Amino acid sequence: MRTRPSETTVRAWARLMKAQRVLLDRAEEALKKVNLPPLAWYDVLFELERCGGEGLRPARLQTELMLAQYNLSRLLDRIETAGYLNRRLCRDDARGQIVTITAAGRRLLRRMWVVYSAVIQASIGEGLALTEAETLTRVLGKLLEVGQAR
Amino acid sequence: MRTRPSETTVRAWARLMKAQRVLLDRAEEALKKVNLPPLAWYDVLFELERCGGEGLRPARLQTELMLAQYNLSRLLDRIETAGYLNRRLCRDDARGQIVTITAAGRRLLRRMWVVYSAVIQASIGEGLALTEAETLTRVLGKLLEVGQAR
DNA sequence: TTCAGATATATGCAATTGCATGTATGTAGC
DNA sequence: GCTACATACATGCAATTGCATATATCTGAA
Repeated sequence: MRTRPSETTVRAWARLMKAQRVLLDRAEEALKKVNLPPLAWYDVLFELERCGGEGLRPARLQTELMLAQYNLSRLLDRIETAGYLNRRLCRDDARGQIVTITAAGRRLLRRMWVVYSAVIQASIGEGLALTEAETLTRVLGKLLEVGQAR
Repeated sequence: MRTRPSETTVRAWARLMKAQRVLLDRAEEALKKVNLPPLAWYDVLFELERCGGEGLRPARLQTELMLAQYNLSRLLDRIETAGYLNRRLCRDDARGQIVTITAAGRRLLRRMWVVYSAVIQASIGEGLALTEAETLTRVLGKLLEVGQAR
């Protein structure tokens, strides 16, 4: 028999759900407004750029970005069709592939960051003191650790 | 020319996005595992129950739950079809309708809460001290206020 | 009254997501 | 080398979401 959550706990949950939703919607809306693709594209391209030119295996991206395998597969299709990434065969594992970002992908990444970062700054940078932002990061980090233990 | 967000700000953003996603996924998964409907159903039914038997107008639910109008319209269709709510005509505004929860809806709400609350407790109640949960709520609250000013 | 919006809700159709399953390798044990 | 199972990725089809637009009131101003 589990303990019921306290009012405080439930309020924290509700705020977390709401705050994230509001901020995320803001970012998506800002991108859409200037005809840029959704944040998911940014996330993928960011990971591809971050790990240098070597590229990444989809399976890796999948865990990194917490996407369902089939969703990632199709997301990559779309981004590839748009010309922002390439898929090539994986030499040492014929089942797999290596995904790399294209030059156009890098440019898109930068264009998106202009808009995205402005929302981040307006939503968090201008609303919280540095110490508050740090506290937020720390406390949310604890939430992520809880799951680890399971 | 806007100020770029600091590293700290960006980390807070990233954590917020990730933590919410992890916890939400956990809740959705727990519900699915026991064949209960998604959280969106819970949210709707909760609002309907909360405001007593009078019921609510969809437009009200829409702002309350931050759903797109067309999404809510169809969500209500599905929940209604499943027998958990009723839509009746609105006496004083013929364009509108009044949505009320059914007895089965109340039962569903309770069954879902058993599962949902367990996730909330496991994810937040057991991971954070009360003061930390309060801090989290307060800081996230500030984020929500920032938007108000715009 | 009448007419020009504004508001409340629904819906056709396209894009995305979820589910189940398929195909092609890899790998470990015999 | 085979077999059995795991892993990496794709895909057909159904459910959900998004977009644009439709329908039916309401409301305020001339």
